[in-house]
Amino acid sequence: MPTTGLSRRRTNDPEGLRQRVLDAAEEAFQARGYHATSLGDLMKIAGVTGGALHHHFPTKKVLGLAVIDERVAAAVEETWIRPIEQAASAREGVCATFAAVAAELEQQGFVRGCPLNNLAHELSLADSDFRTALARIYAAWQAAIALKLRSDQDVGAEEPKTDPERFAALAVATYSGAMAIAKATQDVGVLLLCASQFAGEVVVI
Amino acid sequence: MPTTGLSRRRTNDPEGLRQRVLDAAEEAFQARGYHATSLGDLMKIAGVTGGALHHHFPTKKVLGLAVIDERVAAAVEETWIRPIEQAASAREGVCATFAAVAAELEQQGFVRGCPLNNLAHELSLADSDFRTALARIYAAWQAAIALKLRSDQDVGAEEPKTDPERFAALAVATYSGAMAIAKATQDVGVLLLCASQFAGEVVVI
DNA sequence: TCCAAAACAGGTCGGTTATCCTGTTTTCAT
DNA sequence: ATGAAAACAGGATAACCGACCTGTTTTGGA
Repeated sequence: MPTTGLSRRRTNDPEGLRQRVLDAAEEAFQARGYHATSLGDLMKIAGVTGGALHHHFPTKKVLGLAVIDERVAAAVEETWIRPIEQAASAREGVCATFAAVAAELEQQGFVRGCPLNNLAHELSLADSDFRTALARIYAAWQAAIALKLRSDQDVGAEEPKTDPERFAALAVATYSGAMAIAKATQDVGVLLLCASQFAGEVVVI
Repeated sequence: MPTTGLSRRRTNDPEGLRQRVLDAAEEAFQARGYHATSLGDLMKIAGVTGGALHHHFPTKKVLGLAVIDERVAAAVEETWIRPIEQAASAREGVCATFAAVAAELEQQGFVRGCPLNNLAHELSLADSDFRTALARIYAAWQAAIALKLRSDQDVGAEEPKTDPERFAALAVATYSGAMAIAKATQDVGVLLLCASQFAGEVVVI
């Protein structure tokens, strides 16, 4: 390898560089998908060389798993799990989150879909490791909602005959599907239609 | 181009060959996804040469659009629209279809997901033509359910205050999301949990 | 029968991609 | 201070993919 005449100043920042790569990958995987994003794209976006990228993430799959474990899980945590925990009730939390996401999407004018669902559809069949990592997030999401509803029932804020697991599964499934439709139609209307489902205690659909 | 010493017997069957390619593509796009499937894969599976493939489908995108327009649309038609039309009521039709799909998946032991949702997640953001084609199918699906529910209301088989558009959106969204979760967890349980949502007229979730 | 067009064969080619490798620089424990 | 390990730079490379192209065979209408 030829010696470069003048070498650029360099400041080692392993964790910072790693996070910059994850930033770029989270964004690109969300916007274009895993397969449609090349490592060259990520190198450009993150301003990272091939050597550095390979040092932190030996393969693309390792990077993909890191995005799922560290970023997608955190996004679900922030968007759904924490709001549900802090809400007055599970029903209110679910309903408010639907509305909050719809409002955010409407103001940004473009629907990129749910990060979890996007990666789940593309990767869960292709690779067992991906599938396990993604399934774990779905499970945590549902568990948080079911837990909240059970605590509602304990304080008499929810009818005892409501099945927590069923309610949680329905909330997650409806949200995931509504986001899928919103993404394909580029219209958040379906999110608002579905949100009202969880508003009242007894609903006629 | 060198002349081959002995030429193989050939029987031109343009439509049959085209359908064989669509068969292979529909299956592979569903199992592995659009980007993860190469044209070389399809040539092997369908037993078709590059020349023939290129003759019928000049680009991969043309092939993808053909799969969406001719196969995915037909699958939704067969799995959802026709059963809904022939059902006793919209509610019964939706509920029965959930159960039928769950039963079919359970016996085949593997969840590959909904063809429409799989392709919608991978392609609707990347390309406007793909998005339009996919959105059209979602719209037709919802329209069929809403139409059925309106006819139920006309004959007094459904409460007048049920909003047909909302019911249809909810059914499609819930099914799509439930299939996404079932695919990621490889467990059809969530489908059955969600199906019961549409059974009764008044439901406590 | 004959010929133009459609159908098909089979290979080429440029571009891309993920991985890997060698060499250099920075960091840190001793 | 110093040596080893970590962090990073910058290509190299082999495989792959989609598009395309030339030539051959079949088909069907005139």
